[in-house]
Amino acid sequence: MRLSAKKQSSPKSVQLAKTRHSVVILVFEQAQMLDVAGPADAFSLMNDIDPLSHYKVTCASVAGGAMRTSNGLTLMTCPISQIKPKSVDTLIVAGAQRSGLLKAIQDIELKSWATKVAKTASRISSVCVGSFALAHWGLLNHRRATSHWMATELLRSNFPMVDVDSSAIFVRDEKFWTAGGVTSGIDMALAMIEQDTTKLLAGQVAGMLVMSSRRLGNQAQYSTILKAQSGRYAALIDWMNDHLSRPLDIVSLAAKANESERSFCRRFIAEVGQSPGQFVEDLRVSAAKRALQGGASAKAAAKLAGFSSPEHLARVFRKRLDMSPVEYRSHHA
DNA sequence: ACCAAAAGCCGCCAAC
DNA sequence: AAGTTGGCGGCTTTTG
Repeated sequence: MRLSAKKQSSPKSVQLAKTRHSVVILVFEQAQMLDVAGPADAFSLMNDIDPLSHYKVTCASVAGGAMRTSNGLTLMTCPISQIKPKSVDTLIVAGAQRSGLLKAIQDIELKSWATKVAKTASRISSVCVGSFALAHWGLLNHRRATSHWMATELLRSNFPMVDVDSSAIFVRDEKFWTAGGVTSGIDMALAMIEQDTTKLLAGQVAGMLVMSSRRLGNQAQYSTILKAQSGRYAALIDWMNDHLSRPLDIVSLAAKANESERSFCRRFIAEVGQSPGQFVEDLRVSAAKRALQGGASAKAAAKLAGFSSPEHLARVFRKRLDMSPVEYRSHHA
């Protein structure tokens, strides 16, 4: 129940022996606001929920001052010159648009600061294309890492020394964490909170953030799902994901979408690139994997993921993964 | 391992 | 004229 922060708390902490954990979010010109705001909210909510937690979240940039983000809002930042590298426990490098990112990673002063931080901090992480900064500074060499799903190929080709995992929401390799696109930064922050405290508390934060389902790092980051989430069936897919245990057949889905079955099928394939049936099965397999990883029984996993029976689940697992649910669990628990 | 019933999916085509 | 829609039949896969 206690933070694993390495630093001593402030000099005044005579009566209250709270452990402080300093989270520094590094932002560049044209930073992606959600990369910053998501983790920041997660950590600060944690402080509200657990009186023993004491995360101190700071936004930093090379020059400090107001920083314009990609959505037009501005962010107040602290110059890195005022942040002692040794005082940082967790560093998070936020993603930014190409121009801002390219400019920032050339900065000598920033590189030397970040390198120092990497030596002493307990966690070095990035969200979205922030991983390019870490990679550029050589911090991800011989490490597993990920990035926004649209950028993983680029990361792989630009940095052959980095072991890029394009199928992950976020990746953890010892103290180096990299999250995929934008909102996966929240999933990563929750995993960090879980590491510092407990699963239960991290789950409570997820609840406060009203996340429909918390995604584990090793869950596949289906680009079809991500693509689909901006399209015509975004709301429907969200609904499907939250109601996996209902019968999600074509008849009911078409009705939900107010379309004829024939047109629904056709449009869905055009939009998502997969037939409705296959898509639903994908969702269910993912949910079952997650449940099994969490230690659920095959029966419980089947029920949770919307398979009509444990036999059904087993059959689909055999077809897709060529293993039984229990085998999967013992392999991935 | 098998089978029958059900569901999924697609080509075709007449009707917008 | 070209494009979209959705009902129908039937082949294939899934399910119990």
